[in-house]
Amino acid sequence: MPELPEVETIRQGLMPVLEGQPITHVVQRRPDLRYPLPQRFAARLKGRRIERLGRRGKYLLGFLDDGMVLVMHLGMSGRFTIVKPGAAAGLGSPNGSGPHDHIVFEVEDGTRVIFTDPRRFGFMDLVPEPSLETTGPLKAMGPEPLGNGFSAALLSQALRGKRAPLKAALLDQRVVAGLGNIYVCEALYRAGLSPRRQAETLVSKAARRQPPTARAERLTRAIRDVLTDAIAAGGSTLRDYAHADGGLGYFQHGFAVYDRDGEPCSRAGCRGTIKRIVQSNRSTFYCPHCQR
DNA sequence: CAGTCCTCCTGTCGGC
DNA sequence: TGCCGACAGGAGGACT
Repeated sequence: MPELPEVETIRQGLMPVLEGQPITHVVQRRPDLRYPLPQRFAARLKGRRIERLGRRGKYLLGFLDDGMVLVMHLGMSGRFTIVKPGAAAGLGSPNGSGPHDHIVFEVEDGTRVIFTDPRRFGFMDLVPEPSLETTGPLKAMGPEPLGNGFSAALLSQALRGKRAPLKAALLDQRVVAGLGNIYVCEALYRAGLSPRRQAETLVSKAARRQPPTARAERLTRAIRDVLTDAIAAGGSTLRDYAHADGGLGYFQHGFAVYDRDGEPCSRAGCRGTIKRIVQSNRSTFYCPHCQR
């Protein structure tokens, strides 16, 4: 589920709770999520401090004070809930014992962070910091779209020679990190590019050293903008995280095309209708009229 | 090799 | 109301 903006919002919400305090207690309710959890997972976390909570693509990274990194991925349905010490415990309030509450972290001041994941596509791992970027899931991951390293030139390089539809190419985390089904649809809409277009058609044929095409520039900007806007919207939901059930990460704001099959295109002057198609077995929403 | 399909798992929703 | 199929924000492995 959560794509880059949701994971970033979750990071910002968890940061003040988890950073700096020793982890006093970890409950692990099952041996595996999507993959087996590391051996002695709970014991290895107990007593450690998360010095910094980072993010890479859709991964949350807890940099521990012993040189290890707690790598967390939320899959489709993973979420975190913060329960402050002394929070009213009552019927229906989260206490970490729900059927899909798989991991509970407790820190020194008594705050608990509950990881819930009904579908169990999420996972956690402990890896040594020096090998974080050279092994495992981060090894081949593409550039951070909001970082300095992301540019039309870099995107063009990643798309060069790709015959797959643009939609499929952008879902590939090796091309650019953090995009998922929703934000790929939204970015393509903003860029006015069809999800069905072959990825390599954004790249100038004349080999290398060519300036990026206008399409590649547009897409680069659209990706940055849509993610930035979503993070800003998510940040505004953060103020709610501490009350109610403390759930983080499931904000949804107005998408222009996602899940809007049959609705009129909202682009000024466009008379098109949003259409749903299936690509690589997943829904794509776009306006066939203004996305070319 | 690249591209596409399938699968893991559970919950929810719409149609009949 | 109840049952059943379709679908869900991810990603890796199998297949072509």
